Amino acid sequence: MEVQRLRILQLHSNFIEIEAVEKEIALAEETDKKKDRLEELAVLFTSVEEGDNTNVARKAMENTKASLDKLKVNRILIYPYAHLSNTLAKPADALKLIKEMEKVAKDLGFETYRTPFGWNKKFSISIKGHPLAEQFRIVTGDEAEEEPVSEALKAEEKLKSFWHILQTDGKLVPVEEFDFKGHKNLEKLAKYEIEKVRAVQQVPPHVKLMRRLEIADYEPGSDPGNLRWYPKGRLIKSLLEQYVTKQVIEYGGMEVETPVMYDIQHPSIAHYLERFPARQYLLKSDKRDFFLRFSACFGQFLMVHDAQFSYRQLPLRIYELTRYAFRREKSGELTGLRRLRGFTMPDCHALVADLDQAKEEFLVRFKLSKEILEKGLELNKDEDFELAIRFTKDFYEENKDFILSLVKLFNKPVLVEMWEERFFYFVLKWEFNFVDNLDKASALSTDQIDIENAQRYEMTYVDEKGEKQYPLVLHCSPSGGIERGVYALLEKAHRDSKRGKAPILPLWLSPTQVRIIPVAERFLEDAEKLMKEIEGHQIRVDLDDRSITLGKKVREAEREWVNYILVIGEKELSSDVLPVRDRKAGKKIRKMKLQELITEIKGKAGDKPFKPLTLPKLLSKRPQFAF
RNA sequence: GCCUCGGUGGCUCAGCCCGGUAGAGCGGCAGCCUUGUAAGCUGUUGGUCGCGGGAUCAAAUCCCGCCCGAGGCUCCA
Repeated sequence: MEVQRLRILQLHSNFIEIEAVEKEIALAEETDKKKDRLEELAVLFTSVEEGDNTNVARKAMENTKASLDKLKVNRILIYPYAHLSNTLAKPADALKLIKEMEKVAKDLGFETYRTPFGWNKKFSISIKGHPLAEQFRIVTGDEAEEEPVSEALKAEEKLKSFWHILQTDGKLVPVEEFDFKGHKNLEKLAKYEIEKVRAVQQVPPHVKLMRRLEIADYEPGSDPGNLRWYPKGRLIKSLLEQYVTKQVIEYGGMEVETPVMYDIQHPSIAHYLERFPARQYLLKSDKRDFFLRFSACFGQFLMVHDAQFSYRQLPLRIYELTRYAFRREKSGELTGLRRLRGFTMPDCHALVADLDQAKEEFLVRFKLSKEILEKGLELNKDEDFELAIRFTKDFYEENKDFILSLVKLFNKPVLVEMWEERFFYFVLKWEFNFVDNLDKASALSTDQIDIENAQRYEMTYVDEKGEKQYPLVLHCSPSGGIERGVYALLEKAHRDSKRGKAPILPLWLSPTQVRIIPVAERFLEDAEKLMKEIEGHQIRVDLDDRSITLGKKVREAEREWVNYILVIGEKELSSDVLPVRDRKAGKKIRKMKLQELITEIKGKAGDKPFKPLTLPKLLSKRPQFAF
């Protein structure tokens, strides 16, 4: 015999807003609270069926307790909801059981709320994106069995990953069988991705450095993960931003700017939000709810949606330096410049006609990204970063040669994650991962082939026959987050110092490239003349005019990682040879003519962007921001 | 969210276990020194000891509660 069952739809929610509109039945409860808003809770939409008894109600709450303990949720809202059943209990019985559930919930220690029974209500709800956020439970009288029919659980199945190393000869080796000799960082990346290795408890080196070098710092007056940038840090960050933008424009990116906030109700966006589990910053303006963007996708897609273009204009490349993108990561996940809630991300999309064009474009962007890391950040692929490629099994079977061509471009074995089925909106994705001093891996550059969003945003082009077609969309951040770039530079510098090398920033990013130190006050005037001359060549130079000892000035210049130090005194004024203390050359003092030094610096800086020093050039006029 | 650690002058930290009127170094400021490649000397300024409560004659120190931060875990398109 068919047993009647109590039905609960359990939704782990950011918030719910309820408004009781009008009474629907005579039995409706009185309520003094017509409107309510609750946050961070599980909402239990509950239908009581014919034949349910208090025993069922009790078991339902016990099951709920077991489920919610796993999610660490202790606040619940019991919401009588008739629409889950077509064999509803009589209102009087239902109300009785609802009240019983409420009582049991309180006994179990839940912070329990309930909406009034018998009302026509309206509500807005924001559901968390994680896999267990939505669950449907049916509780029977005798066994109280649980049948989780969660969509998300099915999704977890799809997500089953297989980890391999793909070698340059095309051989796909399971990770556990691969010999990592000579590939230590790749091993660390694999371990980090698969096992999530434990690190020693210590402050990451770059966090100390970012403060000591007056680059960036935590801002107690803001939300965690939103940093302040001191003049030197702003200079470095700004140069990186300019450089990446310049490279992307050369590649053909059309630079645009789009809003930082979007209406949560916008139909295309709402779907996209479901697919992106990161938590958002929400904000209210009048009666509408907005979220702060977590990438530049929306803005660019909405713009492209309204644009008119044909196959002749493909690939269509659109770019924004997203300042900022916001992701409300959990507080415990934030780390210095590695993981932030507000960050700067170059985001470049390319719309392409078909898979062949996608592949072609993908290779171009792969090379662009690699060049930005190698030439811009001066990272070395052989010791600083590793490639990971992720794809579905089907895509791999059909595109082996293409995937291998990426590996060959990288010319090193790469980490591969393969999925049985597609769950995300992309079929292929790669990232360059930096491995830091604590053996943590972080993605820098990335690109992916998206096969869903053209439809979702109704982005179409006109083909040769004059018919509308959906393009494929490539999503690329050619450098990764700019903050993460700075993180990588600092971690790399720290690694150098552990190996006995002087830590240093790439010359073109160094706030002070040349420091002039006069031996005594009477040489100040000549030192300033020298400074003006060097400055005229677009070189960042400053002057330590403080009345402290020479030794101390040299020490402080070295602690600031100044690239070249010039000490000026009697000897220098009577000859045209300068004693150049070169940090990169092991702090050796090199005898050079001024013109030789200028030529060397200009040569090393190459065609990178230049900005003048944004601090007083006299050290005596400079405030201290940190340490 | 969970676990761990922490919150004492601008910064880094000691003092707390074992209660008795707040310490050091760095920095800042004033002065001396005028310097030849990683810390010159002297003096001086600066602190509701995160917040609230409790027990005590007496709390930075003991007890309870809370807030904030960091790291780790979890999570991660």
